[in-house]
Amino acid sequence: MKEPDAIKLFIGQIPRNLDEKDLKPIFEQFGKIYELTVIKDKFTGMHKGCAFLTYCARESALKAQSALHEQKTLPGMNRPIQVKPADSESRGEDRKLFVGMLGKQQTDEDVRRMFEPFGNIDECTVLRGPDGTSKGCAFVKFQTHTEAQAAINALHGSRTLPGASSSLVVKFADTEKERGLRRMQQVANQLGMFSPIALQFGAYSAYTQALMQQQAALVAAHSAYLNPMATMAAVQMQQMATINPNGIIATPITPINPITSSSGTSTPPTLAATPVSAIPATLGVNGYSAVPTQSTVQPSSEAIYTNGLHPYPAQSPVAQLDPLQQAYAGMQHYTAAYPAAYGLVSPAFTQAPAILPQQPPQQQQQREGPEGCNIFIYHLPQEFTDSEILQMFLPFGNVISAKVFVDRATNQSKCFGFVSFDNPGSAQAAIQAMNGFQIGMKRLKVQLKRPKDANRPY
DNA sequence: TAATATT
Repeated sequence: MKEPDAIKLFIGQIPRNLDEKDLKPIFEQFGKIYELTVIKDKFTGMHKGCAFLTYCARESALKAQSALHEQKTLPGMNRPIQVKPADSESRGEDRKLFVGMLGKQQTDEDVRRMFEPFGNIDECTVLRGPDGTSKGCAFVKFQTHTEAQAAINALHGSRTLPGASSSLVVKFADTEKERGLRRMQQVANQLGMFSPIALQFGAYSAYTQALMQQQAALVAAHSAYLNPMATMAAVQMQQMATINPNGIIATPITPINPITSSSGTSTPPTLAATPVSAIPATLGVNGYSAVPTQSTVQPSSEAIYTNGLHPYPAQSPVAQLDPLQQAYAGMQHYTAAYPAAYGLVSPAFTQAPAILPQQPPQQQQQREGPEGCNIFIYHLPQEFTDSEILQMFLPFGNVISAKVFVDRATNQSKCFGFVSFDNPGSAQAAIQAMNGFQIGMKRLKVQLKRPKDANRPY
């Protein structure tokens, strides 16, 4: 039925409203079709705008490719149709390079000329924004991995192009997994997850997933008041939080209802016990965040919370604001950076901190929440301080106290501590997400704090 | 400085 040397073709730039039966006539003119499949999302069934096509005859595939590839643009598409052998037909992504630190002037042809001494180039594209301006980087695909490696050896760091801020970058392009990680990290940064915790845990830890899911839930729950983009962004985050491209099996996350923990109108948002240190966001050349060392973490009297905003004093005029603003006041620990970044929130919200009296961080004594609101954390890393566990547990609700126990004599952490929330749901959420969570060689033990009289029989 | 998609 199909020749043994038949070629499977990848078809790109297909309008999403065309299905197999619409596509068949376009391709049939080059020969008998053995198989034609529109690529759909595994879970949603959504048309992904591309397809696989196998002709019975190898010759038909070659004819179709030369007649159609980049030759015409289907209705509704901005770019011409793609017809080329599928990745599965050769080797995967080990021959594709990312080229960074190009000048804005360089064209596809300029880049091609730079790379062609090292081998045969299959594709060469400068990345451009919607307005056509170069993003200062490109993808170059060689026919073999060896050629690609030769280009890296010769060109990476070899010169600084006019208009570029640093020397030329030539490296293998991200794999699909790495792309997912990078996207995740960008969202994480937009969300204000600058804490050393998030960085240490990496973008796909159970912690991050728990955090992202809560972010998504929070935004989704309030998006009805805002604009439809918020809902879309929330859905996107939810999807990202669900993906686990590393294949790491994270601690299962029980669905959490952060709304009850953060927007209870009867409970004013409460100041956390300890100011969070200002954490410099250190970025490596590859765009991945680096873990700041302890010495780079400067304590700051102007306490900077993870989201860059200040907490509302418990007795602030926030009570006079409308219910929506109150809800936001309760949410600020999670979402302030997010809506600000996207312009989703009304000026009333974004300006709220400015019109409220600022109070210096209080020397608040350790407070315990009601029964069921206090958790015990054991097997903390030695270097974790109040600030770290505060940041670690902020995502689960309003933290009213976070304390690592230290040895009186040495000032060293005893590797356990307590965190108190203002409601039991937050405490349960924290336990669910963080108990058993691996840090380094150890696993956190996170459980409800025993009532003071628990082991007293009478 | 990172993307139109590859069952």
